[in-house]
Amino acid sequence: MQQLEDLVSSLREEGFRITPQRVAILEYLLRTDDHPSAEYIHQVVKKQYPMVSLSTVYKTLDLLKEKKLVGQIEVGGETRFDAHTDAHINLVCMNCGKIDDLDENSLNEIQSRAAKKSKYLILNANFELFGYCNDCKSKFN
Amino acid sequence: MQQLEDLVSSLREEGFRITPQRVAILEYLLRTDDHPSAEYIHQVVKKQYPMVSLSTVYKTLDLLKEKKLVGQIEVGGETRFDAHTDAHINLVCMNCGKIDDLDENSLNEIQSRAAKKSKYLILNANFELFGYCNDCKSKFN
DNA sequence: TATTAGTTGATAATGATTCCTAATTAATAA
DNA sequence: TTATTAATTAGGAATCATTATCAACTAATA
Repeated sequence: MQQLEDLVSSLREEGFRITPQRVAILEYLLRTDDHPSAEYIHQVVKKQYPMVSLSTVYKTLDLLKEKKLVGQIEVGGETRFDAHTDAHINLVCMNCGKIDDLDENSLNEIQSRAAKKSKYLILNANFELFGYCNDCKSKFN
Repeated sequence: MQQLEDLVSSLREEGFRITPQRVAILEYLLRTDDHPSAEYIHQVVKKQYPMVSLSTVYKTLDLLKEKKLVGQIEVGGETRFDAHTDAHINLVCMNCGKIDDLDENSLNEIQSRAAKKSKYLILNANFELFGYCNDCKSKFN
């Protein structure tokens, strides 16, 4: 897990301005295990900095995506974000919408095998399993 | 790969009506290797049956998803469909938007391992690798 | 051939995301 | 510390994929 201070100074060195809005958004993403949507990030950050707008959240997320500081997956018509950038499986609960991460070493191996077989230049990966989480699955038996 | 006739009669047996619109959409999905969007399916099917509406395409896709006759992945804010329902990797070209399938036996194994570790009840899976396809990657060297 | 419930087509509504622009402000140097 | 300025922000409008609505139509059945 990256440290806030390191990320902030590397962004500053690249010429980006360090605004309270950006710090608040990054800070929240680093401390949570959730996979929040832009809308949800906005709700959370507004509690601390009520002036933050939703469009700033979107623009900050674009920046962080470009810098590979957050990953994204598209689920149910919305994009969900995650500061856990190692190769992992996203477990998506189709009932409550929760997303859990699960580390899985073999993904890197599959990825390089797929790159070789397909001749694609691979830049990014998403592995999603959809189902019901441990809390919800009892409701569907 | 399933046969059109089999799918049609299984739908009829379940009480669904067999309309020319549904047959045209299913027929196209079965014969293509593309991963078309709803909009694109509409364009294609309209050539043969000009009366088919986009909302019928969406409704038919909902039906086929529910019956597990097509899979879907969300990419770049739109949903793309695929009648190849075995476990496989989707290779998404970030330049031209093409999606290729790549069979990979080990996905089933990963999936059951993940189910055990996470205690999720797994119903569906998507494995996506993003990058540049063989045709496009030369443009980014 | 008549009945009827499932399906369709057209359009309106929704919701996530992007676009636009004047006002604000972080970074820099005097 | 203050002035300068280009990057950033807030807020609202615009966009685009998808869903909802409902009157008209039709596949299945008897």
